[in-house]
Amino acid sequence: MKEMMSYEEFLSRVKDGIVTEAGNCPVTPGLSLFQGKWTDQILYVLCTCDSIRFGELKRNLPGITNTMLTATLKDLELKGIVHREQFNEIPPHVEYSFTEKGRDLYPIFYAMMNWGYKYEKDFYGEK
Amino acid sequence: MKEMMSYEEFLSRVKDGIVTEAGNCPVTPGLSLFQGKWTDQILYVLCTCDSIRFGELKRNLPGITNTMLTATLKDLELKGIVHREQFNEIPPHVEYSFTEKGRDLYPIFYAMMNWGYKYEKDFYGEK
DNA sequence: ATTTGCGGTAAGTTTTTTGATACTATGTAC
DNA sequence: GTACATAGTATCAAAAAACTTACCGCAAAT
Repeated sequence: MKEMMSYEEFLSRVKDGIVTEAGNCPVTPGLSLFQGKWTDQILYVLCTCDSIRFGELKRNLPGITNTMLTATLKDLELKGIVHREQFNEIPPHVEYSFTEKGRDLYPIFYAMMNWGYKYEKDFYGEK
Repeated sequence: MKEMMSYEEFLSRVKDGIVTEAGNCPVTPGLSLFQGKWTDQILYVLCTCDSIRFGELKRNLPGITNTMLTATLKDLELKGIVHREQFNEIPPHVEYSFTEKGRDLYPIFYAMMNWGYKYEKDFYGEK
């Protein structure tokens, strides 16, 4: 298990442009996850439960269509963020949950939450 | 200055669905920032310097057009993330930098970096 | 006299993303 | 025999995002 770079080290090193040993940008993979109209909302709903069925997920995302939910989940599954488990009963159903890789996104959501608390008024407006 | 929720508290409370006192989702504002093809890349470049000129920003974003760079910067300025300062010399130039609200995004990038270090192989592939 | 660098804007086109609608299979309950 | 619930798929249309191209004014350098 490798030592994590401290936040202080991050702050001082980001000015020089941080790259991994392999020469990659370590921020890009995380950023690329949050593209798409529904992806982030789906990820956040998955945060709030251990596992969830297709239909329940849909009810939690007002306005989403089958097409988009299916496509986005398939994409997240491909990326290894989401685990899909199919139960071949009658009627059949499917459960979606985070993989370890998905659960490792929690610190990102936590950081976003703190930012959101500080600036929610800018976003939602004053009461 | 309000106490920040600890990460442990976040983990336990997220299962119930976290809302602010005003009844808002505190994660949505942060998430909404990372939409758009170029936004996140621009934000990350801004992390790496105190301030940067339009042209230099453009050279740091291979493939971006004037149209998109202008539009995205204007959007970020409107959201209060980016500060624009115009120098009316000849030739005139403009400098862009983070506002405090923008600098407060650093913890999000830090969290993304840690995730990226762990999973970069999945994203970039093995050497 | 033309080009260069600066930071853009305007209009129109292409590409990508998203949405609407109808449809699939299965067994159970009515 | 018809409707229901499940988790989707296929096809096409619409909307949104991104891109292309041409252009602006100004002064200095070539």
